Amino acid sequence: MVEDDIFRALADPTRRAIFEKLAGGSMNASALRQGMAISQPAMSQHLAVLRGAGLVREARQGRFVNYDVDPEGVALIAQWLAKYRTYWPARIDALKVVLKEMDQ
Amino acid sequence: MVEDDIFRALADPTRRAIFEKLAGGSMNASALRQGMAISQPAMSQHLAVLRGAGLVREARQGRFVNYDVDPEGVALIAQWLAKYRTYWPARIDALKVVLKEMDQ
DNA sequence: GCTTCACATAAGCGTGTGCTTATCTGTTGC
DNA sequence: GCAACAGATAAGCACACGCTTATGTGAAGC
Repeated sequence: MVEDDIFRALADPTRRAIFEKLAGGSMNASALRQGMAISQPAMSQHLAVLRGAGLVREARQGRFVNYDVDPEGVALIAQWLAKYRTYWPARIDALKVVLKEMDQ
Repeated sequence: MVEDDIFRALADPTRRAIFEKLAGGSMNASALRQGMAISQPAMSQHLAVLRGAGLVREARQGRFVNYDVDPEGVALIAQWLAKYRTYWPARIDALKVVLKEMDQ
């Protein structure tokens, strides 16, 4: 199951932090490690999980490997969440703003 | 971390199935078990996890306990996802439909 | 060609997770 | 009160997960 890989990947806080960092711009594994108190193999393993879930893409550039957010993965979460849109409470203001920004 | 509980809860396929079933209408634990090949304690434990994550609410009704989707939890996922909306690819048709439905 | 560097993979280990069976709690209806 | 029922909790177990250290792979640069 695709959603299985996605949610399992996001269940780990370190992986969500990596994903969030990548959302700010593509980066290689070493750059991602900056200020993250994580070993090189651990980072490599986390990136492999994120990649397996389709949340992240890789692109070899010489001896560096550049990673960036895979829009397909994000879209899959959006599609899953869309099934439950009837339950989004209108009273949450922040969400209203988000909805407006989504409309374009 | 709130998102930690949410994504950890959704990482399990059985729990996602329960959540999806509840999205179709509130139900008690026994009704949820119908056609799910899951023991009574397992269901109880799964519901406890979903409740702990804020994805599901419970309401005692006599000796039954009625469960339903908690809109707050769904909203939290929406808010988390909103951070990555710049990565949603426009070329995915299904998503376009979803976006239109969101706009109201 | 050999060292250096970026990253991946392997193996091992402690901990968390999801299941089971057994038992407890609380409510209904006689 | 007590039997029947809905559900929660406890204890135990197999397995997955995330980390570590050690080693492998491939490109860069002299």
